[in-house]
Amino acid sequence: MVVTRFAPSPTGYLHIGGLRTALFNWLWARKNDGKFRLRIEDTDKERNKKEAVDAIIKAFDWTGLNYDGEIVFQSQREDIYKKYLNELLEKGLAYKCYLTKEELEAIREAKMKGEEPPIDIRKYRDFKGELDKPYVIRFKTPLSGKICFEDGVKGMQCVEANEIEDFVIARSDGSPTYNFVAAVDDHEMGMTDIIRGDDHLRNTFKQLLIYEAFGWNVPKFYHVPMIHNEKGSKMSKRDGAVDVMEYKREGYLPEALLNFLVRLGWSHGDQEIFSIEEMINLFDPKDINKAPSRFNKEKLDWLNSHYIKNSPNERLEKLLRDDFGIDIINHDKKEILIDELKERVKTLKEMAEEIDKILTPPKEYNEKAVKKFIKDEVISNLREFLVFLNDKDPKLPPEWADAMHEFLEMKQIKPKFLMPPLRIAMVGDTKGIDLAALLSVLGKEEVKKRIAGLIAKFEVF
RNA sequence: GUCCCCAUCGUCUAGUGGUCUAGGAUACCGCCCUUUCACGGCGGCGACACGGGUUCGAAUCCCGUUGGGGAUGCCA
Repeated sequence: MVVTRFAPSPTGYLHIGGLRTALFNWLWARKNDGKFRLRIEDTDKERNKKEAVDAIIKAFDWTGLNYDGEIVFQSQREDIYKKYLNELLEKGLAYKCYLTKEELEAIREAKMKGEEPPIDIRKYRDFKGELDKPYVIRFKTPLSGKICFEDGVKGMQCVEANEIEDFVIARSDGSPTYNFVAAVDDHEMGMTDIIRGDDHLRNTFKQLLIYEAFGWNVPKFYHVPMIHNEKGSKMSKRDGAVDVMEYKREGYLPEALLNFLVRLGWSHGDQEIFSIEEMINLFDPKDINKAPSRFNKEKLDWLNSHYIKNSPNERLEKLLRDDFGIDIINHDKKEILIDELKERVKTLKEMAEEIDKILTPPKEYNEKAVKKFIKDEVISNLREFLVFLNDKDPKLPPEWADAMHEFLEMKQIKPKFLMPPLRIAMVGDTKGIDLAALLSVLGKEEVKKRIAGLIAKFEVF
């Protein structure tokens, strides 16, 4: 059985790159009828934030990625780690290191400069006694030989063992560290496939040594290239929306985001649109690309508009109400309004703003539009149209269209002397949804009111 | 500094030695549709980083250069 996982550290929101990693693991597990587990890597007490776990769960809920079993918190598994830690100590595969932070800093600085470190980092590797000083536990990496593994994305990966330093597996407060607990938990939780960012590629060698020390089976690793920002480097908070929930607030549909993310580093021929089912059927981590990709908003926008167009109105109405405070559920022309708008907007937020513009009488009129279309004879046309409307009762858009054309015919005037002005009267501008639909949505009384409003403002006595 | 990874249109990508005068998508531009703005339809612009090999033949294989990215923590 395939078992995958997503293992974030609770230091903040769910990152957009993290969501793609989670998606890949989720897809692979679902495709194979396997398990997708969620594990919170909270061994660093100083950095953990209480709200972060909630934020991550909320993001999972929103995107629809469901995990199997209980969430595993590493902070609750210290006993297990202690046991394995002692085992390594007893077997002589790990040792207590009494190097101070200052000494380590000096070593690190020298290494960066390319100089010979003043102290050997392995100083206490073969030290037999006990010192009455704080210590960390380091793993004894082999002094010679190669460490290799076959990466599912990048192929055979090898490193000289002596290039991997004796890494810390327990801090001076006794708590275990990432490379150690990740290996322990991946083994204990029965991971078969680990898909993660390629910033972990180096860590894999360390984790491999832990597997080897305990004689455990090694899972299959897939290191996927990072998602870069639009400039080509690692995404950070400065790049705008990196929090997954930010996309919800901006009016993106979760399936659009997922569709966008699955195509970053993975593809299936020329196909661009993937339903969740298709993703599950077609995804295979061995097809993941080696090159990093960049986040580009235009493509996301295009996908989002595609999914908005194809969403049932009912769903859109609910999202508009729940997420954007625009409640049109009881509006008698809501179908017309949504049908018109879903064809033209990129986000739900945009849709909400457009609805608001339509339903609220214009507070001001676009200057350029007024200059171009509102002339004295136009005002008198509108006045006559108001009278003309008294004997009419148009309701649906075609009826409004008929009414306008009849008026045009009767007066023998061109559309531009009635239609653009009407639109300006309704929303203050010349852009927007189909005019007949707009009039229909507003209804005869409101239309008359807004025409009168425009006349009052611009008529010359 | 050291180690590692990567390299096709601006961006996401197809492509696994001949079917490539390199395909799709997005963005951009133009035309059509249209009272407007969008949507949609049609068309256009636009790439194999460079230099050496290997081969009858290279976007595809090898080497180097350049460029970009990552790692180098008592973070994960």
